Amino acid sequence: MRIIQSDCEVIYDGRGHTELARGIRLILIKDDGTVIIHRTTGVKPTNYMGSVVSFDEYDDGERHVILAKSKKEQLMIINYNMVVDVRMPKIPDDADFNNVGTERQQQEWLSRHFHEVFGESNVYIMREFQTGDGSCDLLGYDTVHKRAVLIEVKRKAVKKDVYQVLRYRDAVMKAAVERKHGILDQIPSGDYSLSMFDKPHLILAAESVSRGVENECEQHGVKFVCTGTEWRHDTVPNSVARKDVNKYATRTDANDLEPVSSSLFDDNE
Amino acid sequence: MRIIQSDCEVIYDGRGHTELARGIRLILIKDDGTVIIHRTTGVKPTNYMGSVVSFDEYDDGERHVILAKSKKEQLMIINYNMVVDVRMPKIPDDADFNNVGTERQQQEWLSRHFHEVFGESNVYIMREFQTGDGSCDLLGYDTVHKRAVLIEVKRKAVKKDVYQVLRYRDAVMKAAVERKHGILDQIPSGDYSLSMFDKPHLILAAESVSRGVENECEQHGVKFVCTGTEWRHDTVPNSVARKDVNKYATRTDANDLEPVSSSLFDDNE
DNA sequence: TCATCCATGTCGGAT
DNA sequence: ATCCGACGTGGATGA
Repeated sequence: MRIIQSDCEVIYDGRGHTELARGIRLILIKDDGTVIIHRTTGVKPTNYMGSVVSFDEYDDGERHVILAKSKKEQLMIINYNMVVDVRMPKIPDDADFNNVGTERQQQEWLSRHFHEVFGESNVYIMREFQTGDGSCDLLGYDTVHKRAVLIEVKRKAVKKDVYQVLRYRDAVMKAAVERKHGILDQIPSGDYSLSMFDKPHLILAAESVSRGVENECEQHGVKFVCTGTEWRHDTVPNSVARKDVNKYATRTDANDLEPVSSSLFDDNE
Repeated sequence: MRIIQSDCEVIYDGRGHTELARGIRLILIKDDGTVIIHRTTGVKPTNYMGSVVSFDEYDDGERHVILAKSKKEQLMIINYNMVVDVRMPKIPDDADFNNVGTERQQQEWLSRHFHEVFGESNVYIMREFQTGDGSCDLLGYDTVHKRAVLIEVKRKAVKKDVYQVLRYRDAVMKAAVERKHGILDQIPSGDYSLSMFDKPHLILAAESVSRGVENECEQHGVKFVCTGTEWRHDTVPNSVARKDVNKYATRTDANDLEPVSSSLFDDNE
């Protein structure tokens, strides 16, 4: 990791084009080549670039230019005064990162508490049902009316989400009309018929809701169901460890790192 | 700006809950209180927090704990070994950030090249037309059929975007049915009647398009129009300067900053 | 590679 | 304060 504090201009060109006028910023260059440029306020960097393929660095009399290129983009940092330019040792970090409270977990919890939340007459079929135009979070079956139940899960539902369900409805109804039986193949025990998609029930299930969503639901024949917050306390683990870390560094213990006074000035790799 | 390299655990709790196991990370604490924690690879931080209200910091024999709180969230950083902990002077940065190639600029360009792109019979009325359920990028008028033209602009259109137009159509048709004349108030020279929204024309205008979008458009009576890339070279400026910067620092010139050897160890504010 | 969808999304603008 | 939509969205996942 290289850390630079510099009076600089930044020009990005690629998917878009940005120019950041001269000022003092903090620049990080990570071990994998990632470049991140931060101003003094705010969570998001003004500029950044991942998947860097090559670095060019040269002095121009007045300016020290750093040019990072990826496949289709480039980031030019024109430094007028690099106040700080230090490198820290490359350190691996394969620690677990556990994230609780994702929509995925909410979805999984609902699959396990299906009757309780959606009623006795509805049975759970599967998660991530491919409609032909995106995947619907939960697919159920209304045993009374013999219809599919399409359920979109959100933590906080907004009006736009109603249309996401309508999109899934259009897709499965299209499959039903066009007799595309392939859509049934993904259902585990396949004793269902295509006709269940003729007029599917639609549900938007969320923990909380923006104003006007219930109204929007009503107007479009979508049922709104509140999931509550119980799912947050009964989640499947979600740990993710980085696997690619040892590409960039060998194992190091923090105690082996140089103390501040010398490590910060190790300007060599 | 404070920069910490530390062997630490991180626990976030708020909208979600995350736990990052022990490892060596880089921690930034910006002048506005923003906290950002980066691992050795990747563009995005593992943890972050903006709008910080208070910091708590205490030693626990073994560990040095930093606790940042915002209104509804908190971020606990448990440090086992702070290898680096330096503060850089607070520096203002009110420089312009200019972003070229935004949808906003594409929208503005289309408003200036309306006939050329959408045809002679269509006239431009306004941008950001409030439909009652979200704002439609462009509102035009078909002088032949005497209908409103609702246009959604995208750089790259995907199938979901078709439904965004349908949503605006539903909203304005609802206004027409319910005789809500208020929707006309936002039109500059208001010699239009509510009936123009009875059966509006729908257009999705984009520079490029994902596979299947034209098909989706056809099925829902939406016309797809390709905008080309010309707009990228004829844009209105989009500069944004930070206004709140001087809250956090007074003006400083890079040349006034301490050279590396001393500034990094200025551990006082 | 492309398409889709989530995100502790963040951010800016408008109501 | 909330709602709304864009973003150089990034990142993961499945086809």
